Amino acid sequence: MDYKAILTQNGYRLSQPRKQVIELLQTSEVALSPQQIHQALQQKNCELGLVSVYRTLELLTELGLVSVVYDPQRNPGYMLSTVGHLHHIVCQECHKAIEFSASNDIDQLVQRVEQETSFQVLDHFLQLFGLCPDCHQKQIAGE
Amino acid sequence: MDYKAILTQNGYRLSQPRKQVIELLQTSEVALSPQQIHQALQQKNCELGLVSVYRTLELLTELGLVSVVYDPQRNPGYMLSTVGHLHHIVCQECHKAIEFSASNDIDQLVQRVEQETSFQVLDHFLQLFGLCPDCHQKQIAGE
DNA sequence: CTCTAATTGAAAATCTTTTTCAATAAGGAC
DNA sequence: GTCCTTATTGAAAAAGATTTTCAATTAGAG
Ligand SMILES: [Mn+2]
Ligand SMILES: [Mn+2]
Ligand SMILES: [Zn+2]
Ligand SMILES: [Zn+2]
Repeated sequence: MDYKAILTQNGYRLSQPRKQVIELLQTSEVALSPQQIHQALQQKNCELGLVSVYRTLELLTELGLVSVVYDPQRNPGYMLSTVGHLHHIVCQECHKAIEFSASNDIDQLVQRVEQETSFQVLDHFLQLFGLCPDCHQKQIAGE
Repeated sequence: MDYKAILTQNGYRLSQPRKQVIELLQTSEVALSPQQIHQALQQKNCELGLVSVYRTLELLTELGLVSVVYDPQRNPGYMLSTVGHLHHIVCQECHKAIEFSASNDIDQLVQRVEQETSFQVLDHFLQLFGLCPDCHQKQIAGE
C-alpha cells in the first residue's frame, strides 16, 4: 500500500514520525495502542514524542490507512488496514488480528433489522473474537 | 426486570446509589456515560459520588443487567439490557438505541469466516448505526 | 540552496478512571 | 424496632490517558 502517495496526494508531508509509525505497524500482526507504538519505537532508537503518535494515528485513521481494532477486553488499538471496508477477527490469546469481508451476510441482516425496527441502517461495526490457528492448536495439545 | 432480586441473589445489597443509577437508566432511551449519569442524578438531588457510578456500572455490567453501547463516535455508554444476548442499533442523530437479535445471521457468517480464516470463533461484537424513525422523518421533511 | 508553512516535541492542561481508607448504611439476627 | 456486622460509599489522592499550546524544527516547493 503506497502510503507515501496517499499522504502527499492529500497535502500531507511524509515526516519521520509518520514514516516510523507506519513502518512499525507494517511489521505488527496485533493492534497496538499509542503507548505501545511509542515504546516500541523508542527501543528502536527512533526518537519521537508520544504526542506525534497520537497525531499520526488520528491522521492515518482519517485517511483510511489505519483501522481501530478492539482487543478482547475492548481496549482500542491501531492496525494498518487494506483498502475497502473490512472487519477484523481477533485472537483472544495472542491478540493477532486479521481482516475478513462480510458484505453479503451483513446486507441480509441489515435488511431484516430495518424491517423489524423501522430504523434506517447506515453503518455498522462488527468484530469477531476467538482463537487463531496457532493458539487453537496449543489449546488442543495442552488439554 | 427484577434487578432487586438479581442483586440480592448474588449477595449484593440494594444500596441507594445502585437503585438511583438503575432507575435513571430505566428512563433513558440513550446510552449514558458515567459523567452523564452522575450529572443527571445530581440535578435530581440524588447525592452520590462519581466513584459509585463507576462501581455500580461495573457491577451491573458483570451481572448482565447493563450493556455497553457505543455512540456514533465510538464513545462507550451504558444502557439497561433485557436478558439474553442482543445487539444494538443506534441513531446517529439522537443516539437513541434499541436492541435486536441476530443469532441466525451471525451463525452463518461465523461459519464462513471460520472456514476462510481457520480461526475458531468464540465471541462477537456487532452494532448498527443509522437513523431512528423520528430522525429519519425529520430528515425527509427538511430536504 | 532558500524560504515558508506544516509538523514536531516538551510542558502544561484537561479528562477519565482507579485506589485508598475512614465513615456510613443495608439487612440479618434477635 | 434495635443491635451488629460487614458491604458499600464518598472524598481525596493517585494514576493514566488524551489534548492543547507554542516555540523550534524540517519537509518539500520554488
Ligand atoms: Mn461491513
Ligand atoms: Mn450476537
Ligand atoms: Zn492466537
Ligand atoms: Zn434519532
